[in-house]
Parts: sequence; structure tokens; C-alpha cells
Amino acid sequence: MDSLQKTENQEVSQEQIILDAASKVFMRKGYEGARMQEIADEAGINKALLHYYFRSKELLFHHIFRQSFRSFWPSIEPVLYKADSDIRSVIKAMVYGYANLLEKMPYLPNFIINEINRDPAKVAGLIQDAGIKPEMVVSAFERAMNKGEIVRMDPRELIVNIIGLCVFPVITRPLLGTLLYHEKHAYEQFLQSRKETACEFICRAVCLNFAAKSDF
Amino acid sequence: MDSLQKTENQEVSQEQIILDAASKVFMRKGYEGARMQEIADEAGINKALLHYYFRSKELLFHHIFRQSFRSFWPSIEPVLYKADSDIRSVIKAMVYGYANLLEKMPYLPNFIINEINRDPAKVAGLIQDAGIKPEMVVSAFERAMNKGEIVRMDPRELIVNIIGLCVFPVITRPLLGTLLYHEKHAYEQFLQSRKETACEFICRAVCLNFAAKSDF
DNA sequence: ATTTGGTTTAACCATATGGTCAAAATTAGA
DNA sequence: TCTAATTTTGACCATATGGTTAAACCAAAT
Repeated sequence: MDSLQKTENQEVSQEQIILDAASKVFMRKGYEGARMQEIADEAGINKALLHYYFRSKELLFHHIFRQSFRSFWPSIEPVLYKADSDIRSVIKAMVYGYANLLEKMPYLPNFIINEINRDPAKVAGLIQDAGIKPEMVVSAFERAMNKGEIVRMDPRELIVNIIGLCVFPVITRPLLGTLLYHEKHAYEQFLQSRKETACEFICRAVCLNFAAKSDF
Repeated sequence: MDSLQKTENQEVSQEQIILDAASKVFMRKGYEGARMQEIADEAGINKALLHYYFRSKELLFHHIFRQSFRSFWPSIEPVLYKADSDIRSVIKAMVYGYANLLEKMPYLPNFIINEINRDPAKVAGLIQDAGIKPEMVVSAFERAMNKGEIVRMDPRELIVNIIGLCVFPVITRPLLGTLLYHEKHAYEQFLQSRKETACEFICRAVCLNFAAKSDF
């Protein structure tokens, strides 16, 4: 709580060091798989300090999870608000937004999915807490449908499809990388080029009058 | 091992009862989250019996995981072999195959993803053991491209997309169900209708000369 | 009925793990 | 420098959990 009045000269606060370490371990191992000792080791501190700053594993986890959950919804408001942005820009913003996010945090989706599965009841509270409002994206797609830009379909399903196409290849990297691409480097390259090809795939599926790749 | 010579009058062998219970618990909780006691309770037997039939948690888990892994690859060979089957039939077979599989085993994908993440090195062995060969599906798509049935793209990427579009809505059900559909019943209905709409989405994305929904 | 083999159980063990605590170390202020 | 507060640590505790074992149970064969 009152961490600001302590040693100000250190570059980054002890809490932050702990949070970073905990994030790393929790993301990879999940709540059950994570060990407080491992988090302490990762942070380079004594295990008791974890309980000194955050009371329990549950509390520490809650911090991490909340924080992680907020970052999962694409921040494409800027694109949505631009009046002249066509629907392809919106799609492109979503796909690239997720691709960039997942490059930095590849374990994020699996982490969120798992911990929500562990206690599905808390999902409503999390959404409210994070202030996630899909209505804006939904209505953007609806407008595009009314304008005849994209094919008519459930806009929420389109959101599911876009996010799924972004997330799925990342969370199945070890499996599909080996199964389909044999060497991991090839799969990394695939994930790179995919930013573009995923956009094309989606636009071919929904955009009316969508021509060739070169049109993009 | 020699379970066949024991009490034959019981309908289903004790091993199978244990395997069913273990499958249920491991699928929901994962390896770390699962408790041997919970599996024993689920099977309605003493905990020591788990060790009597399967030596350790690790071994028991291995049985379950192997078995689960085999069922994840779509068995669409029948459709592939039919000479007159066009590419839409193949896509439809994949989508419906996965949809039906996931209706019965909704936790399967997450289970596999998690446990592969826990030890990515074993994935190659698993694939070989299960005898999964994606080449047939790959070449089916390649043929379709050469015939001009579908747009030219990396066939492996198409596989990733199809599976992803099938699996993602299921593994994110608690999250996206609440976020986009508010009530779970609405999401169940969405998953139902989606079998068809997912096919349409994919075909619009890849099939050349794909007309309207009614064409399906 | 008795023996024999496999099956099942309750009690127990060793260890790992989340958590606590009192003492030591460190820092800040007087 | 001395004191008070905060931070850090090693040692420790209680419990949960995977695993073991010896005894009990039970069905089938003799």
C-alpha cells in the first residue's frame, strides 16, 4: 500500500519486481502449477516477502489475473472513431493489434481461458471491472453491413472469428508447429506472414467486392 | 494387464471405470489441478486402487492423455477418399466432425493445449504414436487449388484456420458467452447454428465462385 | 470347508507447499 | 550516533497430497 514512501532511489519497486516474476510464472504454469518458491526465485527474493507484500498466493494471483485480463480486449477505439475508416481498417487494426499483443504475451490467452475455466462464475465481474464494452465493435460491424461493405451475419460471430483466427495459431504453436511445419522456425515465420494472410482470409470471407491480395 | 480373467460378470471393468473417472477429472482440472482422491471419489473406489491398477498419477495421466490425443485429429478420410467429393464437402466434414467431437468433449482442446505446453518436447512422439498424418488433408486442398476450386494459399494455414474457427468458440465459451451473448443459453444456440455459418464463412473465404447461403 | 489367488481397504508415510514468526538487517529521521 | 520504523530472512508449522503396506475381503477351485 504505502510503498511510495520507502526507498525511492531504487529504479523499480519491490512490488513491481514481484508482480513481474509472478506474472511470468503464473502465465506459464497457471495457478495450480505455479509455486510460491518459484516466484520468489524468479524475483530473486525470499519467499516470505511474497506474503509480506501480498498476503497470499490467491491475492497475488488475483493481481496478476486482473491486470492480464484488461489487456486481452483489443484497443481499437482510435480506429473505430475515425469517421473515414472503412471496415477493412477495423479488421486490420484488430488482427495486427492481437498479433502484436501475442508476440509480447503469447501465454496470455491460455492463461485467461484456463483460469476462467477454473471459476467461470467470476467472468462477469472481470468484464465489468475491466470496463470491456464490445458494443462499439459490434455496432461498427453492423454499420458496415448496412452500408453494404460486408456480408450480413451475426456481428458477434464475426468478432469471435477474428479473435479466434488470431489467437488459435499462437496457443497451439507447439502442437501445430510440429504437426504441420515440423520445425519451429518455419512456424514463427508463418505467424509473421499470417498477420497479412489472416486479414486477407477474413476480408475474403466478409468484405463484398474484395479483390485480390494486391488490393490490400 | 490381465483384467480379462477376473470377475467377468460385471458390465464394465474396474480399469475402465477408473479411466473414465480419471478422464473426467484430468480434462477439467489438468494434471496439476487433478487430485488422486478426487479421481477415486469420482470412480467410487479407494484411492489405493488407482495405484494398484496404474502405478502412479503420471502413468494414469499418460493413459488418458494418449487416448485423448488420438481423438483430436479429424477422421475425415472417408470424405477425402470419395473421388467425387468436392472441396466444400471436405470443409463441411471437418467442421461438422469437430463440432460433434467438441459437443461430446468440450474440454479436449484445452486439455491437449495445456499439457503440451507443460512439456512441448513430447509432442513429436505423440503425433507419431497417434499416427496422425496431415499430408492427406494438405494434398486434398492442394488439388482443389490446382483445380481452381479454392483460392491459392498455404494449405496448412487453411487447416489452422478451419480448426481454429471450430475450436476457439468452444474453449472460450464462458468468456465470450458472457461477453458477447450475456446468457449461456444464447451461446449454446450460437454454437449450434455456427456449424453452418462457420462453413459459410470458410467457403466465402476460400471457395472461388461461392454464391449465397442458400447455395449450401 | 479350506485353500488360493486376486482384489479392496484403512491406516500410515514422506514430502512438498502455502503460510507464519521472531529475529536480523537495513533504512530514515532525530 | 542513536532510535524507531520498515524490510528481509531463515527457521519453522500445519496441512495436503502422492504413494505404500499389511491386513481384510471375496470369488473360484479343490
